Amino acid sequence: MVAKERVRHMNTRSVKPSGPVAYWMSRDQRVGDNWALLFAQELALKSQQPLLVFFVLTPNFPGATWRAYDFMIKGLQEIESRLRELDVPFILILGDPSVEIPLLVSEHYVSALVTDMSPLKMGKKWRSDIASQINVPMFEVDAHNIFPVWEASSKQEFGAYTIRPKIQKVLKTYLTNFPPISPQDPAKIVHVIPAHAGIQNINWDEIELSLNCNRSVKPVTWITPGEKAAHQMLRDFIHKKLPYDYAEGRNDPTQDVLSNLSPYLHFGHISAQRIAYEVQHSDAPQTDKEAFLEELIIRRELADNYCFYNPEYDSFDGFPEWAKKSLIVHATDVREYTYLKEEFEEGKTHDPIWNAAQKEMTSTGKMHGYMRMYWAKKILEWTKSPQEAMEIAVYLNDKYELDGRDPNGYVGCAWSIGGLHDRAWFERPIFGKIRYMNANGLKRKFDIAKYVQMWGIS
DNA sequence: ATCGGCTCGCGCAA
DNA sequence: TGCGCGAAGCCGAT
Repeated sequence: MVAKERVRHMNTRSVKPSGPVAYWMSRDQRVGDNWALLFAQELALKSQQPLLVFFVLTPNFPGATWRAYDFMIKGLQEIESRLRELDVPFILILGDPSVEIPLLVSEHYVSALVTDMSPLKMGKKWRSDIASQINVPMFEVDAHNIFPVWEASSKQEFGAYTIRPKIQKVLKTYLTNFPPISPQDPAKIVHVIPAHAGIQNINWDEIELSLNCNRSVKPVTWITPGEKAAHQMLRDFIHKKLPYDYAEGRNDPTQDVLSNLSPYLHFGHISAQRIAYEVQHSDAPQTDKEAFLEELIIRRELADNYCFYNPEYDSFDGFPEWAKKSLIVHATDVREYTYLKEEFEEGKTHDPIWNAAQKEMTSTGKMHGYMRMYWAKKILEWTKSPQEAMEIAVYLNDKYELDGRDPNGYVGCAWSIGGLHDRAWFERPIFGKIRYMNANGLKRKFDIAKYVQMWGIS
């Protein structure tokens, strides 16, 4: 049973007596460990109706790149074949979800629509537009968080220390294993393809060609998209990285100790709850498990909380008051270096460490977590205004990172540039009371010359 | 290597 | 109303 706190009824429509239940898959692109799909199946079994899954691919999503589409489409191909094994039709079409989903709902005589939760502006707008257009009930299920975002808190939290106790208190009840997607008793399987559906195989080549995206940001090969690969990555992490001083080594950008799971989390190829469950039950040292789970659970849920409650999550306006005030005071401070967006993008600053971080991001689609802080703070230092700094950081992060366009990315930039979820520090030029970072810290702590060498900067 | 000072505001105890 | 404390900081003193 899917916990009822995980589900929100998004409109006031009453249930139709017959017709398939449809899951509009959006943020959580996976078949296993997906509370939204499980809830849709639960409804379908209860009303003895077939189950359908819809996906709407937006071929001209603003700013989307070939790199991101490639990762997503390969994941969707795996979803198509996994759903076929379960006799659940998967219907993928191109277009704008707020137009296409209402059409699919009437075309397939859908009796109830289920979707997953997105805290981002576009995702929220799609969902509310659809909920008001269709004449059947629509349910939103938080399939992304362990503790549903609206349950964890009813307001924007100030910091990790304010949300942590709320999550810790109930974590035990939520951090469970998942039931399997198909019923245990084969006699109960009622998911048959409805006669009117006329399901055809998806022409993936045609879809790839129809994408109207930036082809200059190319797909990467070091990471394989999809649910299966995500689970393999998780196993590798738990056995080969986590127990070997993860807590110590995770900040060192020259070491390969990070989980590399964030691209999968972003596209929903794996569930955070699955990761947390497996890590918790692994026999890695407690300190390493705690360090990882703090990032995976508290920090991730805090990022969703910020975006969910603050629509200015990707701009200066979302920063806390003390930070905005302090940054404005220092907006007229003299900048020793200033660069334009293009100069940052091409990695042409005076600082080889910054250029190396930029190169890591543009070539692999994933910058080391610790370097992301230094990278963003230097953008603040080297632009004309904090507004412009945030704009450039978000632009580059969204464009090149495989985990871009995600609450974690927006919060990371806002933490670095705007003091979000942080405290005030000793006042200094440009930064004001925002926590400062410089290259001396990197040199002191790590073999940063090696990092620069790794990314081919001389 | 380690420590204190820097600084703001939330949440809780009183 | 007072107090403790917080994602990764820096810097200078010991």
